[in-house]
Amino acid sequence: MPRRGPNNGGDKRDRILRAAVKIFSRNGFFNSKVSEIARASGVADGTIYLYFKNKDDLLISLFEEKMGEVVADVRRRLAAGGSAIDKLRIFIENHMDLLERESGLVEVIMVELRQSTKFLKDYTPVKFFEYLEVISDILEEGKREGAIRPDLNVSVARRAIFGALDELCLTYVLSGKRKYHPSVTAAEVCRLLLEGLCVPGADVGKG
Amino acid sequence: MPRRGPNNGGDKRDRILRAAVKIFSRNGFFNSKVSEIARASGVADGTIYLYFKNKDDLLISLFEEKMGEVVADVRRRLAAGGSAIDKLRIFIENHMDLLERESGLVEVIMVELRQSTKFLKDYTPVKFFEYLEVISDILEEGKREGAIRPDLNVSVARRAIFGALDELCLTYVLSGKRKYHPSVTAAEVCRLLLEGLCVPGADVGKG
Amino acid sequence: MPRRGPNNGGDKRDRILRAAVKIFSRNGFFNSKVSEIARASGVADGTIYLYFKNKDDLLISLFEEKMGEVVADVRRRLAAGGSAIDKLRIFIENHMDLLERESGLVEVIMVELRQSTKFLKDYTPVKFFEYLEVISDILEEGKREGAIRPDLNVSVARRAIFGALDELCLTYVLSGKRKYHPSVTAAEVCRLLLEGLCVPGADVGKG
Amino acid sequence: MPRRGPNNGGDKRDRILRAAVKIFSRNGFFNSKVSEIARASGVADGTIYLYFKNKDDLLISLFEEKMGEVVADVRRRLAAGGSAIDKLRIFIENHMDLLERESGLVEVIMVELRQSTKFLKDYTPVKFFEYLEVISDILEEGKREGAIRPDLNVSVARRAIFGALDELCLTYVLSGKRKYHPSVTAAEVCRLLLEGLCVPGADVGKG
DNA sequence: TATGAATGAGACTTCATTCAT
DNA sequence: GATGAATGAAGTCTCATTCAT
Repeated sequence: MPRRGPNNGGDKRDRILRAAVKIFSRNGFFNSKVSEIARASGVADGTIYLYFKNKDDLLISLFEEKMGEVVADVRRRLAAGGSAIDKLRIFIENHMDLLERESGLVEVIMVELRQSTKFLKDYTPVKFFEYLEVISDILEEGKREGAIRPDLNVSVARRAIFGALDELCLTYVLSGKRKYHPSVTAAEVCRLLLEGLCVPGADVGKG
Repeated sequence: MPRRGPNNGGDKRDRILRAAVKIFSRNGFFNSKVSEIARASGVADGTIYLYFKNKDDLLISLFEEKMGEVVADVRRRLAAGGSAIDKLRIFIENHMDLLERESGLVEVIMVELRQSTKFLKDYTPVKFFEYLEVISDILEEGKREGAIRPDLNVSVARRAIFGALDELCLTYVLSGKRKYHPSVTAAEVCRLLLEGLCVPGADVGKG
Repeated sequence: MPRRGPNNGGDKRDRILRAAVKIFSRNGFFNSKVSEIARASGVADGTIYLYFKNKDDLLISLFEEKMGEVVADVRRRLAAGGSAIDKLRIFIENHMDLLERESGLVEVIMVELRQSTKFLKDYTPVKFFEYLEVISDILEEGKREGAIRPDLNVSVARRAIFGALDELCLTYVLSGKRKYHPSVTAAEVCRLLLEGLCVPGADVGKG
Repeated sequence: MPRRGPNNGGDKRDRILRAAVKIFSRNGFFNSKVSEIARASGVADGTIYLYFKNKDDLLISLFEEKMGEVVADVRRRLAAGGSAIDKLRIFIENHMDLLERESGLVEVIMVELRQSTKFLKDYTPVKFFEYLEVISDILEEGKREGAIRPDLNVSVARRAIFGALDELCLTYVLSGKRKYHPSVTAAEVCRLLLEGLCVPGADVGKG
């Protein structure tokens, strides 16, 4: 039976990752000190370097491993079946809901992933691409089912969908979690994405 | 009377701001050194502190002043008139086009504004809110014209629209400006936002 | 009864010492990590501290024990007999030859012994003094035989002889073992030491 | 008129170099802390990095610049003229004498130059080679004058001479400057090098 | 004996900011 | 106003050593 004590809540590497999520989300990557993460993990500074090459590697590992869990989780939820439209709803609700369940993680990914993707040499956000892939898969399925416009550019659409969700999460976080509750927002954004801004049958010009 | 010489075509303060855009967009805020910006502006390190309180203030001033120009510019373009739908198209095209005209500036805003909004004490991104306001104004106008759904939540929609555009710009930049050319993307995202993902008349569930 | 297995042909302590010679000669004492030596010895880091007090002690033990073998070895060779001049030749040839046979060891002694003798508290290089003693013994014997100048200051001469040999070894090592092959050098330096720089009978002044 | 105060004894860069000589000679390169040198120079830690790329560069600059002065100085002394034998005497006396005049510098060069030559990438001890060149020049001149054996291998001899002097200096330093005073040693080693160990006319074997 | 994960003190170095000129 | 040399606080990372197993 695993012991339960302050320093035995789990594997040391994982304790460090979880502390990093907390500290990075609170202060941002550049304003976070490795020693802070060490303190929050209950390990010595040097211990962090037994598990991670350096501070950058800690952030990247965090992205890939935690994002990997997110991807696996949403895929599991989607596997239950239903129409593509249902799945898109589930995906969106799951994304917005993540902010309640894994608040710190989402904040780190939202705020730091851009920096890292742009400025860290040799880092490809593999698991993030997989997350986008989940959206593509749904959209393609929707096309096959005849629910989604066959001429939709999936590459552009999946980015637009992710961007919309991401910005809404960010708004929620930056408002101090006071405005636009995720569940409300999810319904609203679903309708926007599925039906668009216009009243049905409106003339949108150019065609 | 302002002198006119080789290095005086612009005000020294503005030279610093323009250099900061260049350096911040290339390296990111935290990896940029004040002395680098000084060198790129052709002024001494200390001179920067005559015009800006500190490095943070330089970034914030950059946001507010440059973003102010962007807002004024897009408002001017929209003033020409047309339907709300036309205006939304113009807004979107203008946003995507910015990436060609003001590449560095857009990159800084995309990548650094989040950090700053989240972590800089006492900074409210006033001009950024005005930019969102431009979207709201268009949407409200569309409602009045009867082109946009009257039950649309404008607060959510404007964020979603901005998020979608922002993510598409980011994709373009991170791809090394090779994928999804802004003008192509603009048309695609316009249609997505106006008409939605679904085929017209499709049953999107929930009533 | 000592076990005989692949990794037990030598005593563990000796494996560590031999690995230390290799690592120290390659990287220098300060740039060598204890864990590197552990890996090269095939033991755990902590095991080194069962046999040596600390990193310094490892270096000192290495000096004394390995140097002890060198001294015993050269004494054995000299015991065969011959004139003092013959013995000096043997000594010099043996010294230069060591560089081929025990390259790493000689490099460590040349490069690290000075540091250690100067900066390590409480370290007297006993075996190194014995090596110098071997030279003294030869020189004294030469005096008794009448081959070496009776007024020679043996203390100075033995240091000068060692210094000359040492510098020539160093040159060989630092040249990447391309210049001044030890055997060639040995002959040359023998003649220099025995006969001096001058042509026989030359007036060297002051006398 | 230059002010004379604790912090105005000269150019800042030179103050740092002189402090480095003192600290390196006392503790050795690896045991010396940059902050110690800063304190001894009367500058802030960071100031050192305005003048030197890093700690290694400080040591290398020290070698080359100070050694350059030593070479220039001995060349000036030798320019007065005299026979090659006289010049060799002057060179040797000057070398041994350096230990009194520039004790710290000589100690650093003796103890640290080897390490650096062996382990620092991309460092060629240019000025040290020039010092050896001074010896070669004297020996070649001696050959032309007919005072020095024409078959002497100058490359080997100059190293042997340097090595002998170096070791004698080292002995003096390590003895706590109690044994073998430089001036005594100089005379003794001169005679050894010029006339050799043997009694004149002795049979040294091999021909 | 042997292990090797963990420790934590301490080094080097950077860089935003100041201030005498 | 303008300069840029100087500052020094602070952060990342290393590595000799320990000790529970």
